[in-house]
Amino acid sequence: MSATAKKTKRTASRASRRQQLIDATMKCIARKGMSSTTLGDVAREAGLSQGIVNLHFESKENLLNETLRNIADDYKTQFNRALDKSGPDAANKLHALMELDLRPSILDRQKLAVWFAFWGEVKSRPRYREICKKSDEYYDEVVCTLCEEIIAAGHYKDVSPLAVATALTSMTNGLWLSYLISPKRFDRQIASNAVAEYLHSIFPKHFPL
Amino acid sequence: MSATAKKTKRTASRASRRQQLIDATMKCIARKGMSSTTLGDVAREAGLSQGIVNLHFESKENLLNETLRNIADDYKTQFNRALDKSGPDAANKLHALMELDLRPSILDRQKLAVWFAFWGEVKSRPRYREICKKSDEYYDEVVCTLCEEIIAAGHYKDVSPLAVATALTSMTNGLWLSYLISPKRFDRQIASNAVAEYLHSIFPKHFPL
DNA sequence: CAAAAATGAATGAGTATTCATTCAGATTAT
DNA sequence: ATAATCTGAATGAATACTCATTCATTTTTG
Repeated sequence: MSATAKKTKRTASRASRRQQLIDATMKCIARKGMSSTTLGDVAREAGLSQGIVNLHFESKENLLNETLRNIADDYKTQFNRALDKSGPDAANKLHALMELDLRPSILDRQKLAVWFAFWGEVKSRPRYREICKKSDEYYDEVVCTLCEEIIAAGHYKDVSPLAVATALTSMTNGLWLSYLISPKRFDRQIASNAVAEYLHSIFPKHFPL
Repeated sequence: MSATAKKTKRTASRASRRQQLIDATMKCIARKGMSSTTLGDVAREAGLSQGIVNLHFESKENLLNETLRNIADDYKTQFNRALDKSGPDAANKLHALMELDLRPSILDRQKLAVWFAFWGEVKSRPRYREICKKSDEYYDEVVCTLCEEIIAAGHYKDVSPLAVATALTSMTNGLWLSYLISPKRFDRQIASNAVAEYLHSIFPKHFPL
């Protein structure tokens, strides 16, 4: 009841209003692109008034920073949930992480458009770079550790955990790009096979075909 | 003699002026980001006057389209040259293409910033998408064909050429992103190893360690 | 009613585009 | 050869417009 009551209220809690505006921002960036989304667009998308963003975020710069942080947090949550859900086995965990990046909740053109919009400005905005760097370091670290465990368990020779981790995270980012550019041509199954074949060829004992 | 004479001339040929403006645009995008480069910035960077871009390109939109086309052509030229230079052997050719993407002339933060700036707007600008799609299709096609040849020559089993091609092109795009975000942490050697290990594990006869 | 939230018109800084004017170099006439 | 004329590249001030931000007013909540 109190949950539904929120809808009728014309004034929302500070937190939910901010989230609503961040969601609207992502929709606008996906539809119009970063360089032509205006605060007016965001307000209209949210069904609110012109000045609303400045009221809740002080500035456009702030809104964009918070939007990036939000999408990064969202990914991190899913990442950690995937890790938790997949038991203690390192190969299992690694497989779960790779599959996650091809799930519809992640491999979603709207979200990808937002990621790429921020990556597109990473070189000129130190703040964006910081946020992205921090996330990337964390994921690389986790994936690298999983690779080390698998290498130790399988006595694999001539395999560098760092190189494998680099290859894996790069591959998923690159797959995202090809989906963004050519959604029609992209085939989830082929992408999944590409990852599976790679894992099989590097760690045959842990990833049978 | 006539080549150096160009420098002293105050009025340049239409083609060279356009190229000069495109170069200035790329510098501006790399330094300030797509969403805050103005035509004034571009003109200043080129050492020319305010109205110069409209004189040569009619509109900003046009300038940006031509800039993307230019950077895509530039890549294509290098791609084809790498193919030509590396003799008739498919494995040689494939190796040359992968190395190309890690060469300083390609793996260059300024150029990458421009690529990502355009990719960041790909979803909302059909024109950008067309240009990128066309290029990608060509590269995938070439890489896929090379993989088919290698598979046939080496009688490799359970390897899908399309999946390998997808993995390879995705991997280089992803490596570019990690270099863009964390240039310090990025290690060309590790990136090179990642690609080499992958090729070795898939096509061991053709890519010894 | 008082405080908090939201509105939306007004402001002003900036930006793409236009265009009358300048100017360098090529062409033509003397 | 020199001067006069032409051409179109380049300029940069003016124009028209967009957009982030402000704030006086209204609405909602407690």
